[in-house]
Amino acid sequence: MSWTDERVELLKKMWGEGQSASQIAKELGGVTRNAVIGKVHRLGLSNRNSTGGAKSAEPKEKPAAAAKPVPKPKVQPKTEPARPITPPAAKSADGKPMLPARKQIIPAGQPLPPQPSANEISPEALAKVNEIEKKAKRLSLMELTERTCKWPVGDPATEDFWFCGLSVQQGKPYCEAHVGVAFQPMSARRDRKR
DNA sequence: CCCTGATTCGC
DNA sequence: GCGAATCAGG
Repeated sequence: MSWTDERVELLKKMWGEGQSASQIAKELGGVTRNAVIGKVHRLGLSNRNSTGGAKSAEPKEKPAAAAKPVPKPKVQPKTEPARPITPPAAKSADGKPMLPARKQIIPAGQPLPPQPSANEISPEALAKVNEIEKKAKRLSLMELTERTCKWPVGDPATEDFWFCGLSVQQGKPYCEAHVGVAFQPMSARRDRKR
């Protein structure tokens, strides 16, 4: 494959959108992320700045520490600035699927008060979840990848919040156990006559 | 371990 | 110009 105008244009577009080199490579096909990165550099858009074409040569290293800028506005109250509450949504590789904003099912803790939707999950699956949660990697949002289970555990507003992080099942966003509770067969949830 | 971009250098 | 190999970082 060669860098045709079209391909270069797509490259520019995607890079501009903040897509990663590997994602761009995947989209283009026939090239590796290295090829993409190499091209990006040759095109001179490695550093997304001025559209005017002015190339800012990076000194790369500060010459010396002669002057003391000290541009410190000096403002840092000790109070926490209200948490943004990280959404459970995780980045999707090709920016397509995206999790359907699953509210808070989180059958995480052991002795959880019966939740309206959570109690429809099969006991077996629940037990399984409780089991693996002990083995969870407990990843932070930033540590998640396409291959780590994105099942959230705990309250995002607290420190006690993490993602399962185990290896996901092929194609799914969760590990085997969490897939079990996340994707219930229609037939399986046909009960609760009570 | 997975990933990211940056750089080098033979082609 | 190209991109695999390598590097440096998360």
